[in-house]
Amino acid sequence: MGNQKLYKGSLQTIILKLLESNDKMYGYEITQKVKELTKGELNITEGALYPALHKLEADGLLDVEVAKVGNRLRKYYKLTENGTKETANKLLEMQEFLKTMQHLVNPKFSLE
Amino acid sequence: MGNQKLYKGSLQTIILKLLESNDKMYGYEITQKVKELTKGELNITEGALYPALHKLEADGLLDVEVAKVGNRLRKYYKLTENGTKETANKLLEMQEFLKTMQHLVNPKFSLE
DNA sequence: AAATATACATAATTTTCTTATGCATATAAA
DNA sequence: TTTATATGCATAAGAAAATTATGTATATTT
Repeated sequence: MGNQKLYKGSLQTIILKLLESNDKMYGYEITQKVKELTKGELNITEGALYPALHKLEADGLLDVEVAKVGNRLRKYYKLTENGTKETANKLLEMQEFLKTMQHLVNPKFSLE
Repeated sequence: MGNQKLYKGSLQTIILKLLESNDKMYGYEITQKVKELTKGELNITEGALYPALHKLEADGLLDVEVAKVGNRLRKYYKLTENGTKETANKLLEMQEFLKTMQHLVNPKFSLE
């Protein structure tokens, strides 16, 4: 997890991508899914996740739906129509970025 | 340049990689080289670059050598021995990170 | 002559995290 | 059975790392 700080700026995109694939998720579920998918490489902290979810909701990209499971509450988030569009944009941006960085740091290239 | 904010956290690694490939560079040169290598995708701002160079120097990863060219000064930076080691580490971390993110956002995978 | 490029630097602000803390219920382990 | 861990939300204080705005000065191009 030494590269934890590299993911700065990509949290929103990660959340949106997960919701695009899963339709409907709650916060805790997202943290676990990311941990699982990245084999522990990325750990979304709650202090980052919840404010991010609130912001995405405030920006109109996510809708919330509160559910009660047993005696505990869950907040299910899903993409709005606008959120779906933005997700596509952000995923394209992310792939551009990854390609660019890949090129920059690829050991095959010496950057003269 | 919509993805400009995604590169947060990777500036140090970019600088180190460039210096690994080029032995010796000055600040302005680095900004131009990055712009060129990324076809304008990444623009290192001075407000980010110079503090970063100073920090890398303070941390013992870079050595400085001031040169006077015409009537203007340049500060040439190069990797120290320790800097070379750290560069290798950071490049590995970066590649791990890129692989992880690639996997997370790759459109071929639906993340159930 | 004026605009742009080269070359450094720092301060104020913003963005985006981490770390710490708090509350509460459910389940597993000792 | 009580204690630790897991589930589930949230926010506040602080740190890290950028952006934006300035400032200074020389060199080159228009």
